[in-house]
Amino acid sequence: TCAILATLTLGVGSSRPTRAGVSNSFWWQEERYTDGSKWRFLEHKGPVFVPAYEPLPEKVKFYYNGKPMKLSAPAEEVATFFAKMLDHEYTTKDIFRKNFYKDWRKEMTSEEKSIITDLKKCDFSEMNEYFKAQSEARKQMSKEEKQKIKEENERLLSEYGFCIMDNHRERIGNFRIEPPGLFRGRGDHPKMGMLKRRIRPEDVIINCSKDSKHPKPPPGTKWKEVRHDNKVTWLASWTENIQGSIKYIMLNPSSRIKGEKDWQKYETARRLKKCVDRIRTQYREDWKSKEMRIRQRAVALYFIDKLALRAGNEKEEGETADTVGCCSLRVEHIKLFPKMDEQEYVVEFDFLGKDSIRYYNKIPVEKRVFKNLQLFLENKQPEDDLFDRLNTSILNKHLQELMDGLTAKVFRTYNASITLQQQLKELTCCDDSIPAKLLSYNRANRAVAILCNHQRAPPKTFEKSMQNLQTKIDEKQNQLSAARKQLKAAKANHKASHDDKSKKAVEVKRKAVQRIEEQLMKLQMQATDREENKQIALGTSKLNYLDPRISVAWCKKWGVPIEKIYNKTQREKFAWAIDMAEKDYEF
DNA sequence: CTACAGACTTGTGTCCATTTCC
DNA sequence: GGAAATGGACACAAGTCTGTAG
Repeated sequence: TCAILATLTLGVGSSRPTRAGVSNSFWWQEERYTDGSKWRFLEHKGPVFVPAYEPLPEKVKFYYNGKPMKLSAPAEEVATFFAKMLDHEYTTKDIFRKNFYKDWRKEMTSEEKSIITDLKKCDFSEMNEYFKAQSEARKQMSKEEKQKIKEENERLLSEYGFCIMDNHRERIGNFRIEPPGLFRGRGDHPKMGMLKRRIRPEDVIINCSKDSKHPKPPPGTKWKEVRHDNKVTWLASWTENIQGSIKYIMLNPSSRIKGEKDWQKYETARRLKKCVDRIRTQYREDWKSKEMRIRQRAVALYFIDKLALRAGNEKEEGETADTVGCCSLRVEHIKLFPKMDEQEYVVEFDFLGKDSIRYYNKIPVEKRVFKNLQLFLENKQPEDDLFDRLNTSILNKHLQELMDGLTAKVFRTYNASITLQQQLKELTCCDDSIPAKLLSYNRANRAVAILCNHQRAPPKTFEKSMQNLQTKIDEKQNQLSAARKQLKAAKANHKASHDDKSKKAVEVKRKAVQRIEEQLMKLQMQATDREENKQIALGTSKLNYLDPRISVAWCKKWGVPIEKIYNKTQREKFAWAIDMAEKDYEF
């Protein structure tokens, strides 16, 4: 930070009440804006654009109906997008093909349109092979060539990858404009295959402060607009053509603007901790309400609290994949079982959530919840809303009344963080080794990931890598017994001779045994951890739901180096927490 | 209330560099 | 030395939530 601040050439405008000019000030030691403004000074170079399309070499041909056909540059470019994806399952899907074909035709000349009338008769395979060869060639490049590319990337990063916001030089998150290509939605997306068009400077709005050096558009082009809105955090934006939504260029998570917000998020969750009992009592009471909308609200909130479900905004039908959250659950997504196995009042959830990830869970609920659900289901079709008198806006308005700043997602943050803290308390044994403590940490993290339904497909190489690890463990075990034998022999030898040399030998062997024991244990911990982690992804919860101060405090308390928990990027993002949290921090 | 724009967070998949393995 | 495994960085899609207009 010192170096960074020293090089600042801020104009006026650094009247943000900070320790401006103090070289080692961290943003979390500074005062915050109270008027809703996000910055006073903002200077950057604008985004990096995708290079213009380079037509294919003459020899690489596209064939229609078996005959080579030279395409116009615009049509060829879009064709290459498809050709690059030939190995992907996407290109076999009807919707993908239909959407692609429709958008491709828009790029064709009228002559091309008249010739190309059937996608099935299009042969992109030569193009596909060309791109494969290209990427192969890239892998085969010499060290020098690779180094050159690396340096060019670093140059681009240093020029465009940073901005100055108030008194800090900050890393920009995504300073590159998204390249054109074919849209790949997740799940069953109705728009998959559509052409994502090329973004030009004329599409881009720049946001910076008036008194900054404005970014220059590439030669011969203009920005759509240059504005100076310090109530928002983005540096540039454009409207994307698939959903018509706005894309932004914003700062890296290590930045003040993101860090402050993140910190604030956890403070809100901590305030929920103080009143969550009251809120729980209230919604249980509301299960008995005379009003349907209140009962629905109370049951939905119970699910959000107990199961960490997302809020579930309404979505425009046909625009996106059919996924739901709590408030948008439909009748077809739950099943009620008055009795199941040993349990009473079991609800089975089965639906596609965010990113079309399946949520499947069977949970026993209170009788009153169960009876309410039966009531909500009465006279409804499978595709009807379960909570027909509720949406996220109603729910959040209610939550706002219960606590300032409370929204549905705060429950996810709160429950995730409190679970981590409880699990850490429960699982950590003070005289465990560091690897054992790390296993406990990962187990606590895992409990959260399971709660939040952060699944992953088991890695393709999972079984094999488990086997490899087991082999290592077996080898280590053999080593250990060998070392133990040697120790025994050394002891016997020492007993016989009683000299210094043999005594030393015993010590050496003892150390060796100890070392191997440690290594073995470490491997065993690793194996357990990996096995338990087969279908669980820890990253998302670690990055977005767990108050980092809990982890930092845990590390300090047990003498675990922070690097064992957070990698470099994560340490940058959580620098505020690493600096602030002491070993007695309580979420 | 509904619809929509806008801003920001959360989430997965993929690419790529580094490490590990043989 | 090269191939395979691994983990981090990045891309960008898909959510949440707020505000505003009608």
